[in-house]
Parts: sequence; C-alpha cells; structure tokens
Amino acid sequence: MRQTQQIQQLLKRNQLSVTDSRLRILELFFQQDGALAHADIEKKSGAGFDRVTIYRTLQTFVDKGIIHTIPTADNAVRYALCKDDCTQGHHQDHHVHFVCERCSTTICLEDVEVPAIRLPEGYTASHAEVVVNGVCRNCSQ
Amino acid sequence: MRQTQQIQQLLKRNQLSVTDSRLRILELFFQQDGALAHADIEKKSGAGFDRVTIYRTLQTFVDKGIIHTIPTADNAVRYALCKDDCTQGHHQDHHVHFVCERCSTTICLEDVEVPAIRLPEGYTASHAEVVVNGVCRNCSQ
DNA sequence: GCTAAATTTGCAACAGAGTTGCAAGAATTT
DNA sequence: AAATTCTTGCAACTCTGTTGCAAATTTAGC
Repeated sequence: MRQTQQIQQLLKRNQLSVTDSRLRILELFFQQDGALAHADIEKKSGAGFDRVTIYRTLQTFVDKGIIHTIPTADNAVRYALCKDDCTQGHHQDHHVHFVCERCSTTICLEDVEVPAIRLPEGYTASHAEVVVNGVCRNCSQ
Repeated sequence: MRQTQQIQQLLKRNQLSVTDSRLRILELFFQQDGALAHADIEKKSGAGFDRVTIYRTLQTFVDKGIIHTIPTADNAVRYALCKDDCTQGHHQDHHVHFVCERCSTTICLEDVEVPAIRLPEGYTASHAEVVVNGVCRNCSQ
C-alpha cells in the first residue's frame, strides 16, 4: 500500500517512531478530507486504541505541525491535517474553517483568503481564526 | 441601586423570574466589559451558587439572547453580553471577538465589520465567527 | 539479527466540565 | 395569603482530558 509508505515517511520526517496507532490515525486523516474529533477517531480507528493513546497521538501531531485544531462554537475540538506547505509559519496566519450546520462536517478552507480585520486603536492582531457556519456542498444538493 | 432595577427589567422583559443568582450573574456581566467563563462566574459571584445553577442560568440567558458564547482555540467556552440592539437576528450576522494572548481577556468587538468571505462553489454561509488573537490595549502599554 | 536504550502504549486513577432527575425552596399569579 | 409555577440545590452520573508508572514496542548500535 503506497499511502502507508507516505505516512511512514511523514512520521520519520518528524522524528516520530512508526507505531500502529500513529499509522492508523494518520490514515484516517488522509482518507477523510474533513476534520476529525477525538470521538470520531476513537470510533473509526477500529483497532481499539486506548483513549489516552489517541489523546497523546493527537497532541504529538499538533506539536509537530502535522495537524491543527479548529475552534468551534459548540466547544468540540476538531483536528485537521495541515497541508504539506503548512509549516510553522502557517499558524501565525489567518485560517478559515467551515462547519456545516446540517451534517456537522468541518473542513479547512486553505484557499480562502481572509480579509484584513480592522481593530480599534491599541489592539494588535497576531492571527485570526474564522469559522464560517452554513451549508456544505453535499448538503445543499 | 439603579443598575439592579435595569437588570430586573431586563429579566422581566425576557419573561424570567427575578432571582438572586440571575441578578448577581447579570450584574457581573455588566460590571465586566470582557467575556466571562463559567469558572470566572463561580469565583466572582461570591454568594456560592451551585455550579448547576450557574450552568442553567447561563444556558437560560443564551436561549433568551441576553448573552452569547464565544468559541476559542483553547476550547474554553466564554460568554459575553449581547448589546441591547442585539436581537435574535444578530447571531445570523458576523461577529468578531478578540482574545488577548497575554492576559486572556476576551472582548466582543461589535463595531468591527467583518468583510465578506468568499467560499468555494456549492457552499453557503449563514454566519461567521471570527476570533482575533493578539495583544489588547491594556497589555500593549 | 540481536541487544540495549529510548520511546510509546495501556492501565489505573484522577480532575474538570457539563448534564439530568427530583425534592425542597423561592417567585409569581390570582 | 394560597395555589401555581418556576428555580434552586443536591446527588449521581457522563464525557473529556490528564498524569504516573510499569510493560511493551520501536529504534539504534553492534
């Protein structure tokens, strides 16, 4: 399976040991183009990894910049893959996410540009998170 | 105390019974111009209200449109007062919040306009939440 | 390929956030 | 002031996330 090799390389590039849970969880992210919550991963991983392992794996991936978190109004943390060109600097920039009101699918709109936001005097912005709520392509059909 | 009367009227206008906890919690929101988390309210309320009461009170206020929630990256729910002209329609619109990276103060920037965000084809936006992270006026001095 | 060192996993136990049912207590209505 | 309605507090529970530690796995050296 070629994807598995890609994932292995991704892990090694980030100086991480290649383990079952890491392979499987990354695989899930590559299969899904939307974002995943911890609970999704716990269900979909199948292999019955310990909750703690999943938490730690996700944290590790966030630390390494492989995935990033998405803030949502319902206070459920979701994670999404960072694109390959998404290096450290990425998270300093603007970032747009879309949450579908019908199916709750959360996707990362990397291509959408966030217009500059004018703040009151005295305020300095370092980066902004934008969460757009609405109806996704699938649900609007 | 005149403010107490204002708060009482606000409650009655929303068909809510006037109780100690509701008065006190609304008072906190009026004193504070930033946002409050559940934990903040528990500490600051002083009067030792039950945790459950605070949860239910906040939920009631959200339902009535008196306060609204703010999504943050650290996954801590915060609540802020809606302005008087902030009726139901408000939450359909854009909304900008600012979180200070130094003091964690969260404020609601009602006056800032959010530029329209262009989405890929097939996607329909109903409203957007923008969270700007940076340094607030107090901390930048 | 095998051993030692380093890393990762799973378990147990815990902390915190939030919810629900229900009886007792307040506020509102008449 | 009594009856009704609504709200509170308690207890118990679920869900999410964290920490310490021993066992298991992975990696690196030989």
